[in-house]
Amino acid sequence: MLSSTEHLEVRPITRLFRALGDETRMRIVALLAHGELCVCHLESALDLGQSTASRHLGILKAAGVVDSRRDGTWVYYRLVEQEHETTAQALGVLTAAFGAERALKSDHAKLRKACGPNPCK
Amino acid sequence: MLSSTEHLEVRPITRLFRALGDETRMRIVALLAHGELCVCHLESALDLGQSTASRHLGILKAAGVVDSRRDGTWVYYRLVEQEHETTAQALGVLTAAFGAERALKSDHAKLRKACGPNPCK
DNA sequence: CGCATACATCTGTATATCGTGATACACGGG
DNA sequence: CCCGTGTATCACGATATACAGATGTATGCG
Repeated sequence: MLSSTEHLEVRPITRLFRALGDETRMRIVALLAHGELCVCHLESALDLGQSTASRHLGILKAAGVVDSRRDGTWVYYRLVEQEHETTAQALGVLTAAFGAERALKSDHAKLRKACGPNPCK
Repeated sequence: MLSSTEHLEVRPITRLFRALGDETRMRIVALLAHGELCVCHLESALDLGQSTASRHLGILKAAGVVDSRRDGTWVYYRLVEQEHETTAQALGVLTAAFGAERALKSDHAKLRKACGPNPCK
């Protein structure tokens, strides 16, 4: 094994790519590209079971792609700024592409309105 | 499920990310960022078993990340230009990052010399 | 408190993926 | 035409990941 490839730090990059190598998680990122959402938003938007949604969010969080904050009953998830340069650029490509999707943006707005006084479903 | 996320075509993007969500395959892409290499090059550079190398290359090929050409006994692999815009940008981030790695470049040159008159190991 | 809602985690099961060794195929040279 | 080398594929066991259902935890409210 040659030295460069041995020392080349591909782990953080691979970690991001592995986390996003799933359609459900990619869709989650697509929605979060427009701003934070709570779990129930994502459940209904992507037609996910509650446990499935939570698990995928846990995977994204473990990979450092998203972070969460609790607001009363709800837990909001958002994309995380990446420290690693290449990782930041790769995720930036996605957020730029998804951010330009107007249909996504309007759905995101609808979802945001669904929480608050009205419960998520 | 909302309309936008249902129709949003994340599959080609996810396919790329899944293919690269593995350290071995990410290292292969890192080496190929400097130009084509044959399987035996990659085996020795990454210390892979023959069958392991072939399988990972097959996965990358199925995902449309690499393509191959046969030259006599050897099969050379190279990165493929991506049609899909976001996919091209994401892969472009990687090739730019890996392309800037000077140690990688020198190892790549060494590998290239190893084939031809001299066998790969 | 007790209860409802939102979320996380556990459990079991099915499927996918990884690595390795054995085998099959392709090509070039004697 | 056989044989060696390089590559692909198959077969196997080990591990990882997927989803759904059940249970556990946290928060807010009457």
